[in-house]
Amino acid sequence: MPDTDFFSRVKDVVARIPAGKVTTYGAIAEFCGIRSSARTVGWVLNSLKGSNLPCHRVVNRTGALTGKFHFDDPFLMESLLRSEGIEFGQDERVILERHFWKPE
DNA sequence: AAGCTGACCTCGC
DNA sequence: GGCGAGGCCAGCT
Repeated sequence: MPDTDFFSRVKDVVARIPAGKVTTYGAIAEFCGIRSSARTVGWVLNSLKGSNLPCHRVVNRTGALTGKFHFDDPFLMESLLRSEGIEFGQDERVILERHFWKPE
């Protein structure tokens, strides 16, 4: 069964995220042409659960790991990000100014 | 078919 | 930066 165009684009973007960098749902949504519906990106990631894509490198606009509870273990996401050299603030938020990556 | 839900974003206070 | 309200697309009941 073929993937939808939207599904394919999001998948491609997530696969492109380099280690030590993070992107936001909004950036992905904008790159896919659906800036108004970043929620759909979250839905795609839910489908991506089980794939080999680094969905842990996707955070929300404030840098909070909103999707960590959707992983097998809530600590896994933060652990992986820290392992890749990503720094966190005091409120468990990623420092987007240093690690933000936008698809080209 | 209609309505609710969701790993969100933007706007205003 | 935080809180509340509105809006978006797709999937599920």
